Amino acid sequence: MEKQEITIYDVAREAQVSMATVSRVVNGNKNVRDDTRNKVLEVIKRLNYQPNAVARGLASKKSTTIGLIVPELNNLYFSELSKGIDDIATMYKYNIIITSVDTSVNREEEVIQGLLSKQVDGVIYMANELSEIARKAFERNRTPFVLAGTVDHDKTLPSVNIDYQAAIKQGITSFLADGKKHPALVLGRADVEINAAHRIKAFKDALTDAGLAFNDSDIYENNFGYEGGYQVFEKLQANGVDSVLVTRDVVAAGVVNAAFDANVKIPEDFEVISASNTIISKIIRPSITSIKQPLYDIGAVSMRLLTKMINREELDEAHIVLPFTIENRQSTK
Amino acid sequence: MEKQEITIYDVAREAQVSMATVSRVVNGNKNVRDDTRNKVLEVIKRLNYQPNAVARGLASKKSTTIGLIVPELNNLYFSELSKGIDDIATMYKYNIIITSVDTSVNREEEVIQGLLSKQVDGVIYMANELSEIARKAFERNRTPFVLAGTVDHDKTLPSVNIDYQAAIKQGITSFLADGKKHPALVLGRADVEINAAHRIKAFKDALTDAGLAFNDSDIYENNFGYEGGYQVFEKLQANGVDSVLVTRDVVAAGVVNAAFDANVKIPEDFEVISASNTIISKIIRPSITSIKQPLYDIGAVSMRLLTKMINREELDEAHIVLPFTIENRQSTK
DNA sequence: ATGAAAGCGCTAACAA
DNA sequence: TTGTTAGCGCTTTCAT
Repeated sequence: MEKQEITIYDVAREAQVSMATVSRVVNGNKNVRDDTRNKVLEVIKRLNYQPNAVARGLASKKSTTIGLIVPELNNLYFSELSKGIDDIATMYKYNIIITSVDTSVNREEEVIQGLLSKQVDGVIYMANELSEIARKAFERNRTPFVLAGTVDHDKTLPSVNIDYQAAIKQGITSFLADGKKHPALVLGRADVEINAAHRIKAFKDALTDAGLAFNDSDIYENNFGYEGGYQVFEKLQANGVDSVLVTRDVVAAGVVNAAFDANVKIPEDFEVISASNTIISKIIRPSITSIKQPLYDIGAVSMRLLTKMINREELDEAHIVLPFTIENRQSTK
Repeated sequence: MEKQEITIYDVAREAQVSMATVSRVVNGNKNVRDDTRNKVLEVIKRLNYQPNAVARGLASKKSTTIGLIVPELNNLYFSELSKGIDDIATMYKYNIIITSVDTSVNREEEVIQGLLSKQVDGVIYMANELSEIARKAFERNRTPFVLAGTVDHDKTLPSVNIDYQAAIKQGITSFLADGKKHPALVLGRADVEINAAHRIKAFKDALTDAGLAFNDSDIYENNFGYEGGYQVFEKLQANGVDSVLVTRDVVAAGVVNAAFDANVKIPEDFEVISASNTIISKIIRPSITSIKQPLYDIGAVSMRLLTKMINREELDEAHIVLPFTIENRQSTK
């Protein structure tokens, strides 16, 4: 499959210089006389020469490519993050190899090795939580890694985040301030560590601070997207819950629609806060108050951090915490 | 930056065979004695050898990587398509370099050249319409290309689509069947060719078939997402429009919410159909009847088509048209 | 079935 | 400032 036709050698011959000189011109090396440079540039243009990035990568041991690991491709949360990454990557001339690991956790090891075999200059990992498999794979390697919007319990790897615990606590506290008596938390799976160690803890703390008792039954699990959210509302209502913080937007949308269909007044009788602030929370009626994470910024800052690591620059801080706000909408007072 | 440590040479030495033999083993070449193979395999495992994909790419002129060009990263329409592509790509062991061209059209040429310089084995291009810049870049090259969910007016490049004209026509016809008298069309920009040549034509055809007159003023332009949709509703109402087909989901959501806020009854007094069928059309109340494109399938079939082209297999058909349906929801009768 | 050796297209010492 | 010359790690004839 002859893709590349014109090589650096052709240019060198045509311009009557050595390959090295052509290489210098292409790479913007200063040590080239102006007229030599112009001559080479002219030939490059005339021959429509495009350097072969693979050959360059082999020789220089730099691929100007980074790997991006996401749990799902079709999720607005991660695509907003990706956009921040992409913009900065473009600015620094990096390409992005994107890989999803949604099908099964077992593929994580394979995906990371695949990325490394492609000699990526760095990797950004996005998920809710860093898996053990990923942590080990990362620790075995010198390739720079950063976690974007991902909780790392050991805080050993560089990361960019918001303070998720504070955000959840603030949400629950606002329910209480609105006079609600019985808040609940709807999560993906309660047994994964990020939930157990962070979200549930924050929920508990908020209750404790308000002098309320924490009850295990106020944690609801849900893995089923919009439909799941719709269904969980019935349980919520049966248990006398009057306010709920939902981690995923689409699930929150299900809850809101179910409340609407059940003629439950939002926010008077029932309040909802979601943790994602994608366009869904804005569009639905009543619109959903959300924890507004600076997703784009998390992505952008992560990528910038990665470029610094790739260039072996000094890092001021390897664990960056960005500020969040709560965007008030119709689902709370 | 020493990333790769163990090379094929190390394995060869350790296993007391030649590099060629190791290469054969790694590539599943049959011409290796079983015990030799086992010996090599053992060393590979012991040394934890990972072939360098860049070196392999240079030598074999295959990168097992494909390029993906999308207009925006944070758009559910394209991310659903991407998912289909990703699943098949994974199946065939291809990595995906994803590049967005949303910032400016001028970057298209550069993006395509960048992908080619990385020696991608093929490219999938997704957008509403193939730009002239892209067409020319593609035609200059032997690298296989396929268009996914993208209209190509000349039909020279391989593509996977639905019949967009038929879909729009069917939507408009259903308005008429519901007794609506004054349908309209809300597009991105009316002057881009895909709209002028395809969508507007389909709209016109549907009216003509029903014996109605076509009026230029029934085509509305909109580039502003949800807010834009919200605003356009006022104009729609002022002009006596009683049914509208909107190409983008979020825009349709704006229209529906504006109608709701204006106390206009949907679908009794006003009908809406969107052309995307993302989760937004399902979640909003009233939920929006949508043209249901098999997005995942379009992506998957595109990728499969690309693998065939890369392997120089015979193609039954290079212009694949997949079936669509109309998903009826609350915004139509 | 195995090995030797010539590249793939480029970068980066090192010389000049 | 420019050229010469080794590689980078692998695949792939061509011998044997």
